[in-house]
Amino acid sequence: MERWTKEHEARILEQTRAGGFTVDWSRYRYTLDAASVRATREAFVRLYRAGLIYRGERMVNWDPRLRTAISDLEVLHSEEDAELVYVRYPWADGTPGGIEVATVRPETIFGDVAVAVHPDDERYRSLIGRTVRVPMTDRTAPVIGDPLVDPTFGAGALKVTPRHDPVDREIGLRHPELPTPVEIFDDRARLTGAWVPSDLHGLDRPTARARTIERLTQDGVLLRREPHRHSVGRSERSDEVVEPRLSTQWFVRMPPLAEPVVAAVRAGAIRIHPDRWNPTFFRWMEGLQDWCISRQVLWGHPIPVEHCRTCGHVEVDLAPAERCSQCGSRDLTPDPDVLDAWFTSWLWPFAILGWPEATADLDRFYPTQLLVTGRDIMFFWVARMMMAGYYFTGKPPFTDVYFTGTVRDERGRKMSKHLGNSPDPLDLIRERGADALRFSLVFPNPTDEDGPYGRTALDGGRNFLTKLWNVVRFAGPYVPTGDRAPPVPELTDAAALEHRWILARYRRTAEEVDAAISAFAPTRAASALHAFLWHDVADRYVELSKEALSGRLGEPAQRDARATLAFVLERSLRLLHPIVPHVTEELWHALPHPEGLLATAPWPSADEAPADPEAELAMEPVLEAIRLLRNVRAEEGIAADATPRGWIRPSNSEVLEVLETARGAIVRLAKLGALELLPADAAAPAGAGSRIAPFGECYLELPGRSAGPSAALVREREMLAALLAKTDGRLADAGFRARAPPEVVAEAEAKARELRERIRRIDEHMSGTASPGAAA
RNA sequence: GGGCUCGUAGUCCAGCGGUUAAGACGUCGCUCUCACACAGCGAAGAUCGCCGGUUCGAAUCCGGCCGAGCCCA
Repeated sequence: MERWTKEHEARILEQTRAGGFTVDWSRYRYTLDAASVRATREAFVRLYRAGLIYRGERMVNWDPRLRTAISDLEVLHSEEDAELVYVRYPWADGTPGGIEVATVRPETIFGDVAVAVHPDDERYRSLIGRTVRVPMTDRTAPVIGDPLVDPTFGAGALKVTPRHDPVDREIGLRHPELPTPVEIFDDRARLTGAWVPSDLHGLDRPTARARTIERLTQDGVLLRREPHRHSVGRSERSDEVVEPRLSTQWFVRMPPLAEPVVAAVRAGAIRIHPDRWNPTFFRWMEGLQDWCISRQVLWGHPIPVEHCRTCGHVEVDLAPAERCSQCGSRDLTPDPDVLDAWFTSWLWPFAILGWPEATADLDRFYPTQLLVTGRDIMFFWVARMMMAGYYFTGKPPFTDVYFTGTVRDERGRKMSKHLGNSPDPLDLIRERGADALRFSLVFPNPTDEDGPYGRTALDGGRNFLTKLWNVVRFAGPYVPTGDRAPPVPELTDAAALEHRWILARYRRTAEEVDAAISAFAPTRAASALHAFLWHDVADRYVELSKEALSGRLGEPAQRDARATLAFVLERSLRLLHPIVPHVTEELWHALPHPEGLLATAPWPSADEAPADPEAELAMEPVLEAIRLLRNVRAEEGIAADATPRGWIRPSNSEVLEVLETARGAIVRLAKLGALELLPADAAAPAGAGSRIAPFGECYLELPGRSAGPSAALVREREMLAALLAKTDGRLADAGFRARAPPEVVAEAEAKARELRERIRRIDEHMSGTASPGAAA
């Protein structure tokens, strides 16, 4: 047992280290170390003295393979196919006939003490009080009335086996006149005891069921059998069908512990994220059953109780008693059971800080802030920690809980040992790196939902990090060196829009990351950084500024580009660092940076970069023009190495001005031979491929042929026409004009105008009658 | 049996009263262009599960139905 523990401990620690978790290793703790033993014992004694722990005979979930009681939470219910067996219980006085009983568990007939019917059931009311003979036995049993019986199930009559079914137990308790039931199963759920014929002793449940059916058939009391699907409870650990069994166990009284927790969550003292789990949480908390904390297993904290063999007194104290406090006897025997492991775990948030001592750690770090854990242990652990927190310390153990979903395989199945579809994180780390693994867990699928995980996600993470690596590698030779973090660039060349634009985009990204983290939405933060670094920085900004970086545009332009690139990359690495610590740390050292580690560098404040909506807006026509010209290239099948001439006719002078400054970039990125910017009243170039955008028109020379009617243009016109019809429809609606807010109406009117204009321009092109000055 | 949650392109998922419904993966073209083919460029692909209601206006709010998942008994 020791060895097994050590091996698994080592493996978990290795996974934690390899995964790059930032952990205070000096506070490493184990649930069975001396301090945990002390805290566990203290908790038990306090609850016992407060009357919140009791020992009692209750119906518990018994795992016959592990031979221990388990808690309700450890039982997994699922629908399984079974057989409903109809059996006649003959009248004890020998009158022909009898009463028909349906059961899925004929092997428990030996434990019957009664047959119960619903007191209002017309079919059976007159039979209440008569006596039947229990099949296969010499015993008799009365027919009783009890409202717990479901008259619609089976034949409407229920066999009552109080030691082996919770409902039957309840009925038994309500009918004290019934004989005391005898147990018919041993701790392995094999038939045993005085009520079972000796030749059946020792049979397990499936065998017993088969033999019972045979015997009932021989006896002529088996009426019929029909297939029946019902819910079966299995032990989470052994997968064995749980046997309800009446036994003496230790329990914690839950309702008094739950009350302050429900109040705290309702009042917002503890917040659950995402908050859609609140209903589930409350529903469970408000219907709590007492917690069975004793286990009949080898490994665990012993129950800190001794029983006096002389007088039966129970000793419960912080230290084992020498003698019985009641009768003075020295003949004390320890309780044979151990505690449910969760009984130690639920103390964890304060036990690790030294509780029950009033330590400095406890004072400083408790309550803690955030618990991140899997939703599957919401009840086992999280809710119980809250209860223990309030009960033992009067405070919440944490102020926020973030529930992650369960990772599934790529086919959407739960990962399980049985299916063999759960990869070892160490293998994934060896294969693709710890950061690829980390990134793929937050992107693209939300961390708080059950999502598929596999090759695709992992490779996606690896690809993104490769991209990041390459961008920094590209930037390396250009960025200035230095021993401080790049400052916010002071741009000298005001006309170079791309720098202003990327800084504005950076600011938006940083704001989104901050907002996402505050909202406990790590996936949103990762998405924002992914989109920014890959598409804005790598695909657009780097391409746009290559010319300036090279120095071909002169020294001031180069300086602006270098400073901006350095700033954007350095800050982005800081924002990305919590998600992918290893790669960002490494790359950070390739950029200008202060002494020390990225891990300890301060979190960048989003507002150091200027918000610049004008730059963002102005950049749109540039990027759009490049896209449209490339689109014509691709659609018209222009050779990759061809450099056709291009024209843009902007619809107003501001756009013209912006495009003028970006002319070089457009030429390069659209691979043009030359780009001419046409005045609004110029004629459209003849025979060129064209695209109509809100900001103006783009033309591309089609070498060696004339442009046919463009399919893309036709599609575009259809789309715009449909949109215009929709918008016009809205505007024609008197209700819309009367009731919608004026700004919405104005927006719709502006949209209709713009659409009409664009359609007109498309029509001109398609009829080949584009005329100068018509756009005014 | 009860409850909760979720149904949006082939897949995963964002949006949660007024945008040409965002993105990622996959698919289809073109390209090994001096950071990156683990890539670049371009494109196609969604009547937002179904029916009804509220509203000038619904993917978004309400009700019902169907389907899936989870939790509890």
